[in-house]
Amino acid sequence: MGIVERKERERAKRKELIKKCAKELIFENGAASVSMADIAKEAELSKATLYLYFVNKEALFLEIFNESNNNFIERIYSKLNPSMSGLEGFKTVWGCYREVFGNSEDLIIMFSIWNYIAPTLPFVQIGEEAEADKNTSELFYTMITDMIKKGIDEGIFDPTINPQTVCRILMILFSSIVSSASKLPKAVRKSQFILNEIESMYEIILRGIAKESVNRDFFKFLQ
Amino acid sequence: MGIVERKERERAKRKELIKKCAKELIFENGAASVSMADIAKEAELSKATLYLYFVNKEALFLEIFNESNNNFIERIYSKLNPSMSGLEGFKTVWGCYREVFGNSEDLIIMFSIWNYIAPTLPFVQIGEEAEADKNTSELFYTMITDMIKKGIDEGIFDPTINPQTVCRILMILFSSIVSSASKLPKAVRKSQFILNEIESMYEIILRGIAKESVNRDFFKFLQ
Amino acid sequence: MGIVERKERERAKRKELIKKCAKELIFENGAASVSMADIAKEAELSKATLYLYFVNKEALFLEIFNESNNNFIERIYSKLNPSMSGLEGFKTVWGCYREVFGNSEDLIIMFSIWNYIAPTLPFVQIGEEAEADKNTSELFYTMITDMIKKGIDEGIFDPTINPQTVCRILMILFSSIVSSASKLPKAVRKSQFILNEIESMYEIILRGIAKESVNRDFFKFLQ
Amino acid sequence: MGIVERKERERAKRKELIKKCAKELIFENGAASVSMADIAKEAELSKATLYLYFVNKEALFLEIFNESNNNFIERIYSKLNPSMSGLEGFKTVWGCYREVFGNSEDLIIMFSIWNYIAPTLPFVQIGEEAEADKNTSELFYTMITDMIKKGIDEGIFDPTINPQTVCRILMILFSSIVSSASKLPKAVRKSQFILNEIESMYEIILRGIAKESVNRDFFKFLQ
DNA sequence: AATGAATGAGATTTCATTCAT
DNA sequence: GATGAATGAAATCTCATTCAT
Repeated sequence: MGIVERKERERAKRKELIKKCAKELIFENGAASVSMADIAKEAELSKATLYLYFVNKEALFLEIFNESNNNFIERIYSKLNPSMSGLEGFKTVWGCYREVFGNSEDLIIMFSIWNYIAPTLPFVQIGEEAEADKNTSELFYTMITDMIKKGIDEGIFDPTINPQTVCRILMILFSSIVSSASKLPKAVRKSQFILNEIESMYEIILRGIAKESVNRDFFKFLQ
Repeated sequence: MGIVERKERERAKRKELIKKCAKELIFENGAASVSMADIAKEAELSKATLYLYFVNKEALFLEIFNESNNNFIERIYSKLNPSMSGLEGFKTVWGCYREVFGNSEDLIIMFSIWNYIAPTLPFVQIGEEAEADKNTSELFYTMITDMIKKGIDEGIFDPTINPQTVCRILMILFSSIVSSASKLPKAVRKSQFILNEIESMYEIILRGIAKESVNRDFFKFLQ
Repeated sequence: MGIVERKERERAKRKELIKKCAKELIFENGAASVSMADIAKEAELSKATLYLYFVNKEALFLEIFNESNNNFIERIYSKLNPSMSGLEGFKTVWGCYREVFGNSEDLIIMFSIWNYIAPTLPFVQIGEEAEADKNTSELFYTMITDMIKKGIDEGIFDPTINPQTVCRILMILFSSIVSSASKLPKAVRKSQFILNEIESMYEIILRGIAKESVNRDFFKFLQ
Repeated sequence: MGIVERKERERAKRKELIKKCAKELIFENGAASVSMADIAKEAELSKATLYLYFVNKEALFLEIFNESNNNFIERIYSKLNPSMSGLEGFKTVWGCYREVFGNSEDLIIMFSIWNYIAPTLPFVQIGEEAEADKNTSELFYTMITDMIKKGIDEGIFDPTINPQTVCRILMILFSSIVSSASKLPKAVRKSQFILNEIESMYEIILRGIAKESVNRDFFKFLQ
């Protein structure tokens, strides 16, 4: 039994190694210019070996993408609490975003892959078909929309706004930021400056959707 | 003299033809999947001929990009008027955006190219080096920043906001929208729905940066 | 002794399993598109294990081929009887062919393999070297030739024909039919229609080599 | 005008060169083991160049196949004459076959390619679907069938035979012979011996389908 | 004895770019 | 000035076979 488990562990390790190397290269050079040969070299394996772990290049990239995506969403979910107010919810989401963005390259890699495997697909669908297409981030979409609705009910957000629209705007914004950041020179990607800039954006949006009567300092909570 | 000029004119015409064909293909299929062979075929020229007009593929794409970019900015400039208030300025910019987005494919082509030739470069620089890097859209940047400052002076925008930051946020937003739109199925790219969504976003941002005392309906001017 | 024998028995069983699986796959998809990986999977063994039983792919395929070939010939031999007339011999051979063709996939698998491992070798040698090369089917060759000679002696077949030539013709014909049949959609491979067609062919050949005086209905014996 | 034509001629020449080299290699080693790299090397061109003349490997091989096939059929057609008797027709076909087989490698290459690109398709369809599938050699099929019918009308062939069946038998036979011959060592492929063997086969078939009353020496015309 | 893991060698195909005419 | 033709370099993927455990 020990042997089988060890083998499995080792296999899993190899798979992780490959993904790790792929991620490094994607982070370094962008998904579009990373070849299977590059990854093999980085992992000190033969090209053929990669195909023992992933049926093709797309599968490898997709697995990386999905993992990062799920990790991010799960992290948020684990911290969200049904009893939270809409505003607390936003605060929590922001905290996660800040944390993930500051501590790993996952978000950046995610968008690099996304732009590579689906260059003609927006990460967030805008337009008539948006409602239908929730496969990518259905959970996230629902989650944010619910938070906005809650905020409206609680009298913080302007009841005339359309929660779906605002949600899409937020998602586009976040993904754009990451996308932009993923294109920055590595050295400055995670700087405090960027986080501040993102925070400013977040604040502006919140104020923009706030109910008129709500004092704008109300949204200074972000740190 | 006539001959030399005619030759030059013809040369210019050819160049335009090549760019026109390239743009059509980019709009149709996305920059990433347009090859020099495709362009040559569309223009009914040989591949080699393309290289008589552009040193390489990147030069061709870059020229298209810069032209569209400059056209857009120039259009705005030609309609802006120093005597306008900050708000009128925003209104004008929005009008141009709406017009260009609704009537030509330039913005979409621009971003398709950008994502292709500089997937690791952000369209808008965020972060410490933003100030320095104004080569891409220096004019635009200055223009918008000035408008925001004016708005602050006029008592419409919150004086605590940082005009540069807000400007970058707006630019990211606009470019993201176009970028997202450029990835939508052709049929829905320019629909009223999308324009409405963009407008909502614009309104939210404006409200977000408005001075508290300003009535939010003040920004309903957009149509 | 029991242990050694059991081991040997088990080893033989494994070998059979491998061959059985290989045959199934060959029958299903054609020898050319069956990989060692496919066979290993089908047999629920590792690829490496296959190499414990067969030095390489060719050896495995060749063993299957030879076995089927020998089985077929032995079956005929067991039913042939020295006291039979040439015609009775032909009838018997035909019966075996019909039986094997109708009841097993062996003939089809045989030719699929043959075409794969020896695409540049004829199954039946024609030409000057035919006499020399009897390794593949020496027995069969001798058997048929003898039958033809007997037929000539018995006054059924035209004495001016060359038994060797006729034998080769018959062998080519039979192998061609099987070869053709092995390329048919599985569903129709063994239909009555095909058997009828083969029978017609057999009849025509027999009539073609018959002595002039022999009534052609003499060869209607085939059913 | 001269230039355009010269270019066209040269292009055609190159295409021929490529096909010639491919054919040599196929003849030498069998279609299955000829790679695009091999052909490029033989033709002293780069691999990429091959793709300027043929969209892919299959197209190259198919063109060779079809050309040979058409040449053969056209040659026969050009020599056949509606006023010929069925027997004269057979004689003519045989003459062509003998000539082509004796003077070029085309037939052999054809079958090598056929076995490679359509290993699971019989060259001649036997069985229920035979009638339907005439795409490969419809002309040839019709031609031979007509000749047989004529022979029956003229009182040479047995009226009880089924012309379609006999035609299929003949086609299988001929293709098998070539197929077998294509697998022989190059040196002996075209020897007189083989031609004699084929001739014997032809004779036997003709006698096999002859009307009983027809003297068998009637078919000695073949030489 | 069995196997999971690894790989070398090779297959087809694409594309930006060059060059002789 | 224009181009047909050519190509080097690279990409993805496959498969029979080997080897350490």
